[in-house]
Amino acid sequence: MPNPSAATPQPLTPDEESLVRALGQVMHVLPRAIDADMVGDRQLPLTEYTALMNLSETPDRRMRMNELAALCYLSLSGMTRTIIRLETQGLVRRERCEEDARGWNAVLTDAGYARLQEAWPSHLAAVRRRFLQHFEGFDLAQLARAFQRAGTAEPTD
Amino acid sequence: MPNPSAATPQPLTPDEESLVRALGQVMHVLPRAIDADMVGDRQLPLTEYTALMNLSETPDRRMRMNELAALCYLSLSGMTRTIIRLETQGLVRRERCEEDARGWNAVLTDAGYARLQEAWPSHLAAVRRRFLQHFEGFDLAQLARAFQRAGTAEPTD
DNA sequence: GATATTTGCTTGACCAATCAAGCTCCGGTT
DNA sequence: AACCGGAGCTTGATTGGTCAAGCAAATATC
Repeated sequence: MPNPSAATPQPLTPDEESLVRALGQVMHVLPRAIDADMVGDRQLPLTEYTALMNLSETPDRRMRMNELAALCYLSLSGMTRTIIRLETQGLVRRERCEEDARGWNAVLTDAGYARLQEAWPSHLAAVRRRFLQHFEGFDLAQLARAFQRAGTAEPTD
Repeated sequence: MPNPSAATPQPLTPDEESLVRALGQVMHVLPRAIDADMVGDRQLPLTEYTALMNLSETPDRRMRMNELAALCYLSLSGMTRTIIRLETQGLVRRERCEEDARGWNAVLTDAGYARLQEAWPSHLAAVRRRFLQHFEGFDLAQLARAFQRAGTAEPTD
């Protein structure tokens, strides 16, 4: 007698189903909503904010393009274009890398630092209001570990 | 004496911080990974899969464009373009709406249904392996409710 | 019942991302 | 020291989405 579950795998339970649907919606809605908040509030799109933020967290406010791209979850070319946008606004400057003349450092300017200072409360508020608020009473550390596991994708076969 | 928290709001706790970062990574990685699985496995991108799936869940395998767009988290024009792609593959057909001649129904063809049947185990496996697996032992229903709250975005001010 | 407004969808212009190709420079080989 | 393979970044072409404008059908108003 053939095993029907070979052709037709177990479907999701109702709880799994609703979790997956809800996550789908969050993945769609959250980044757009937070970006819209930032743009409406401070004229600073989320992608550009993220770049400035990552730069500000280094000791000398500078970083190589490939490292910054990884931290911003952007391709190298996407990063180049983002930095160009920031550069034309005077928020970032590019300097050739001392120890490797192929490389570039993106450097946060004073104007960029000021812009970031001005924008981060807005970002913080958006993250709290749109996301964290809904997880009061949860074990956040445990949740964070689960998401870290899910975020560490094994390559596709 | 001025209140310093007015100028400088409370930063996130370390647990909040890691949860937010991990969620950011998941939101970036998961859709791409699942899409890559589907394309590698069955040549069916996630957006197109989602459209077929939503159509298949209606009693008569057809739906108005605006309703389908909402279920796929797509703008109306994005939906139009997706349906056009599906139509050229013969997986969907468009019919003028009987009771309102402005409207169109996207209709799942037999070929489209077959394609969906062929693809869904792949999607299911990807969702389990890349996401659900990491939440064993969690209260999924409670988690789903929290995500539903977060996914229901209030408009930006 | 003609006209104005609104609704449902498509189309055009645009945008931010990607991938692939190109350019420059590094570093090991000979 | 000239070469060549590879690394670091940019540029060009494409893609999959958005928003705004357009068009046709429906509905409300007079």
